[in-house]
Amino acid sequence: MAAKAAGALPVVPLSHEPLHERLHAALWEAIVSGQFVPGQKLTVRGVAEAFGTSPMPVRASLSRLVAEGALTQNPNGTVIVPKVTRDTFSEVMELRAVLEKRATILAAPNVGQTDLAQLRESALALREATKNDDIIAYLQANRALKFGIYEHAHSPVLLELIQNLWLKAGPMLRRLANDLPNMGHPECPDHVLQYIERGSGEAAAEVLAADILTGMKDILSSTTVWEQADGEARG
Amino acid sequence: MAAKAAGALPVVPLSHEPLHERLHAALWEAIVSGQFVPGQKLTVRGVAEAFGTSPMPVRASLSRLVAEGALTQNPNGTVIVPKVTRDTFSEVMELRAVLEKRATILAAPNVGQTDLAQLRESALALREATKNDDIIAYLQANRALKFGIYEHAHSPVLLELIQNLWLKAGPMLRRLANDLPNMGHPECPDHVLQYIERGSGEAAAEVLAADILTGMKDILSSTTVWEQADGEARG
DNA sequence: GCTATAATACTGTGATCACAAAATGCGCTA
DNA sequence: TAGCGCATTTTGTGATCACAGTATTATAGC
Repeated sequence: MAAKAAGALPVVPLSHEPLHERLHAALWEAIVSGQFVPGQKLTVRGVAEAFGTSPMPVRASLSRLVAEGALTQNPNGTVIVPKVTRDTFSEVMELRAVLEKRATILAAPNVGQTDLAQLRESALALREATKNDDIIAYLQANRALKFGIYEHAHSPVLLELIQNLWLKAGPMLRRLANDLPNMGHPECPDHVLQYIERGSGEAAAEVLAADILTGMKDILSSTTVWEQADGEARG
Repeated sequence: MAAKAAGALPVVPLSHEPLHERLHAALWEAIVSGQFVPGQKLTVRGVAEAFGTSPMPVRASLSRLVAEGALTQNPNGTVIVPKVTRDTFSEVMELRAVLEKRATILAAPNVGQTDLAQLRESALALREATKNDDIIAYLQANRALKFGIYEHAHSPVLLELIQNLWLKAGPMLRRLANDLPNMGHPECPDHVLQYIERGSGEAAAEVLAADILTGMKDILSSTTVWEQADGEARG
């Protein structure tokens, strides 16, 4: 499929993006998929060495991630992976419900049959992942499905805000998911897609938002891994 | 009031914040209050020279402001003050209505009598500014009043999202305000505060959100200064 | 053995340097 | 005079250096 000819090197289009951009993408992925432990501190030189670059692009990436809320910076400037408290988690999830509800309402009229077919694939992958308790696949499919819907809202600002919230929720979803025997309600995505297909975006949005909130409550009530405070005891 | 003794130098507490932090604050203010013309490009070296610093902290500030959405970065990396299109403006204002409504509902129960008195001062200043057609004072009082309310929501994430939206809307509010003979509805803030005092946060939120939306419509229908596209013809 | 102190390493911050790509301006030609 | 091509300058990007504040650790004293 790949490697048309002329060398056939496995280098992809040799992304001409600046280094700090690629670093940002890499760190973003790592954070959203929860590959960092909350409280872990990321030093400029440390990350630079890990990536084999100079400290400079790392500095740019980290400060950008801090600005995006993906990382936290304590008073002395050290950048750490945020420990999310119960309060913050609730806040983020409730805001997610509000904004993603809106995004779904806006998107529903613009979802065509082709899009629906594609979305159903994600929904299927989601159910598979749930059945297999595959957290990684679950989170990935979940993101593909949700943003696959939201992008049809044609609201870049809204999309950006939602991504921002996901970024804030990301570091712990992974951790928490480990504790959950049955994560989420697998049939929910199908209902959402059905409602969208029938043209009742309101109902779809309602289901989706409710799912987010019940997921939140499940997590809040089930687990014991919460940190006491955001900026304390970073051991 | 100030200058306890021991020198009495007019240096304020000699803010020990890092340079890039102060630069960020300065640029933030300048952007929100619309002191930059949309499309204007901000070069690292240029700003550095203007502030009398090295390019380094400027680089940090600019990239952070880009991450926050206050500035735009076109493909080649140049940072420019975003030209806001009608679509983006509508989107931002509608999202403002949604989020600030929520913030008001959350805040209302927590607003005490002392807070109310303080808020009434801002409302008064707002009315004064409107009467005098003083755009600068208007925007300042408006911000003081609104965020004076929202901070009682005790929702840092929500507050951050709202600030983000203000940042996106800022660059043009100022410009547009120049064209408007009568900006906004001066009695609105008073109604909001009255409702809050009576304990009906829902009603207050409703009034506030409606004010945002009517303001948006006023601006959309009145003015002619809109740019055609975001990333084009940056002359 | 414990604590206080001093030395060391670490880390964030800012400055300067170097390089490549893009934009700009100028001159030449048709 | 309009269009094209080249040279200069600007500008973003990355690297390295320097410095100050902080945390850590080792050591000496009680």
